[in-house]
Amino acid sequence: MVIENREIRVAIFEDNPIMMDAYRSILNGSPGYSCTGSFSSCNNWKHDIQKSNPGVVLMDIEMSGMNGIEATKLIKKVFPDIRILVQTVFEDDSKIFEALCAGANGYILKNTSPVKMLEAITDVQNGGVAFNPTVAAKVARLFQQFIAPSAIINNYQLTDREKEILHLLTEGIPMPRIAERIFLGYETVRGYVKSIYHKLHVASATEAVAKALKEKLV
Amino acid sequence: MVIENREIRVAIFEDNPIMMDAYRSILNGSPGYSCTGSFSSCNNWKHDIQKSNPGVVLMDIEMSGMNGIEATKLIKKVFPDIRILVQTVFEDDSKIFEALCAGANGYILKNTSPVKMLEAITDVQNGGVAFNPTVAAKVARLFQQFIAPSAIINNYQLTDREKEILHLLTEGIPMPRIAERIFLGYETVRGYVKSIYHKLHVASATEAVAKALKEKLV
DNA sequence: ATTAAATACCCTCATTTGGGGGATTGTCCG
DNA sequence: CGGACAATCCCCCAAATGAGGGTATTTAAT
Repeated sequence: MVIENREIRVAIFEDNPIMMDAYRSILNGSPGYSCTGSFSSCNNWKHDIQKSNPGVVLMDIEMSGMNGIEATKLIKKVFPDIRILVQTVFEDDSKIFEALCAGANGYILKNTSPVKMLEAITDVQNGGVAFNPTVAAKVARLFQQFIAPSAIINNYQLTDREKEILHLLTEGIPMPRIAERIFLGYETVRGYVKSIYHKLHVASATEAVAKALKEKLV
Repeated sequence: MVIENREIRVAIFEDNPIMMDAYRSILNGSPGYSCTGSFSSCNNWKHDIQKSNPGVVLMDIEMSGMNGIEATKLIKKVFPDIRILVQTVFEDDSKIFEALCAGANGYILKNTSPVKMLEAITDVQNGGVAFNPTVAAKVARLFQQFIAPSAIINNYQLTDREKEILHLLTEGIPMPRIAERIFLGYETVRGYVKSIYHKLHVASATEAVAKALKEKLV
């Protein structure tokens, strides 16, 4: 299964010479894979990529000079078809987040076994995205956190009416219209809105809507 | 590696009796795994779960009666520690999206090999999240699409100034303050804001901010 | 029984918006 | 050269908003 009809060409960007050697050995020692270039910094990434012509780039995040995430962005911009597998010792949320946003096609940890690493390389070469289960869990959590229907709501102790009206505000409906919509007096709505402002510590509808949407309270 | 010191107890919810049998055989035929219950609908999920006491639930999405995503939500609410591996023939974005939001710990396709399926079950049992590479790619795409810094911006042909001012609006800054901030006349800012409204087809700052934030134009 | 909180409503006044005009520079493109 | 368009400013006026007061029920909790 590992043997492909076409070799997977891998370029390595890796700070640490020992790791770099290890990766190169693994790749060149495995049928179907070949390391076509290994570089200790991203300073010449454009030239390096052109020269080694890889299908997959194995990119270390922690590098002196340009870091791997910056490099990922740049490479993706110039060579959008090259698949980039980001690799790191860290597994903190922000790094995963940034890597994904930079266009990485996978995110694996440095303690990944050679077998799993080759598997990941194959996956990304074939258009998939490789996460190890831990990283996938974080991505899922981030995903849920950012996209999933509000769980954070009511940290500001908004009442049901207030939540309802805040929601209508985020629809861009002006207060007089809101009053009509929910069959309340205009002054009543204004009263609730004022109360919302106090609870959210904001001073305008724009601010309230921005806060609500940014913090997914809606 | 597959053999754990503790057996992984798996409950199956699966519409199709043939598939259900197949899964049950795979599980009971593999050391370290056991199928402690298999159910053809989620109508009695609470009772079924309590009886079979699984660590991992293998949940089919397409089921008559309650669908797998609804069931996932309910199970996660009542038994938050049970890990749920959602399984489906489809791999469309919205399903993946919904499953994730429902709290699924993994999303695999029905054509997944038994080996990979057992691997996924082990991963989710151990707190990871299992995506196959294709699904992971979709998740990453969704992620980038929803979270990543604006790519969509300027579909409305906003000029740089307009984008800048729209951004300040989303910070909740009122126009007079914006004018001061960027050293422009108040009327100038108002002019830009009016122009933004026309381009976004909105009629108020609230609406503009809501649109901008919802569509990630900021 | 008292308190607290949510709901609903009202008034005034200054400020901010939104909608409708304008005008003037530039620059870039054909 | 003329048109298009961004960028900058201006005026008027009506509507909406924000800030500061209120008051009156009802419901839930203590």
